[in-house]
Amino acid sequence: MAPVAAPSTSQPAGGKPMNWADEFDEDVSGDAPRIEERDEGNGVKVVIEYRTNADGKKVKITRRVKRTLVKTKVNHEVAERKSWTKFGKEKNNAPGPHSATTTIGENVVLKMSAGNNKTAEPEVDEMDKVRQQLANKRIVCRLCKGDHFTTKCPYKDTLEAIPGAGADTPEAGEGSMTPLATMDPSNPAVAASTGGKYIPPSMRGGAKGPGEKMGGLGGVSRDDLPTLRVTNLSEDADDDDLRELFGRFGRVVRVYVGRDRETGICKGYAFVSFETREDADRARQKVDGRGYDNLILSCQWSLPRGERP
DNA sequence: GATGAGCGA
Repeated sequence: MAPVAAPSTSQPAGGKPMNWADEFDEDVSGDAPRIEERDEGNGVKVVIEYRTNADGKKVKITRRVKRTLVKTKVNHEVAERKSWTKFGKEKNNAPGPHSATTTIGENVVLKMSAGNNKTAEPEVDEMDKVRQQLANKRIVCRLCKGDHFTTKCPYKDTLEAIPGAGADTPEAGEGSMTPLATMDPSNPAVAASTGGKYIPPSMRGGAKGPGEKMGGLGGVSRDDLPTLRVTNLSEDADDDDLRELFGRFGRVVRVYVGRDRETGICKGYAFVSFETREDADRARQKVDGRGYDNLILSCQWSLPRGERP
């Protein structure tokens, strides 16, 4: 390895090579400035600084600082520190902060906002507007005209399957058939039982979601799967831990770790769904009562919503 | 001790 030349940015007449960082130290490394401070009374402090300037000349800088009386809360620990005897390079200086070496910064308040801060303020108004609009909007079920979303309709499964059973909405009429549907009006699967609404081939014939090959749960609801509820998990357990733990009992189709919405940490329980009830049952028997991460796991069948006691 | 998220009109 060839020796690397020292980084040289400037070469002063003096001869000693220096890098950019040295330039900041230059003033300080010479004669340390001597600073005197005295109180002139009537709220004025005089700061006299004797130092050597860039041209090597000795200068005296006198500053008069008007002290403003500001009532602030005093942190007593901070106040006490100000009286401590100084040490090191500050050894002989007067107690308290020194204007030559200490800058009192302004108190910067950190405001949290998503994205550009400039848009933060108006955003709040926008959100309120949207909320207002939503509040004024009445939700009417397209199927039974009830006061809920269509997906929440108690008659969803029965009414949905019967063409024309739902409320007369514009999209149910012929005028709003999608282009794809009009392209194939002769197809009974398209035109007949769907109320004119196009349904992709993969979704026809009772399928509720995209094909199995597409991944995900393939339209199978989580409540249809043999699912175990695992409790007493440690708070740093994650999906992968559970897949690893349960994977040996069979194909794990879904893992859900209950997490705190704000912090994202595991709330101590999880759901693990298997492909087959047999695998799930074996896993349940083996894992229930088993030690994991110094905790003893409990593993029970998860009851689907509504079937719980 | 503990039973899942958020979309949508």
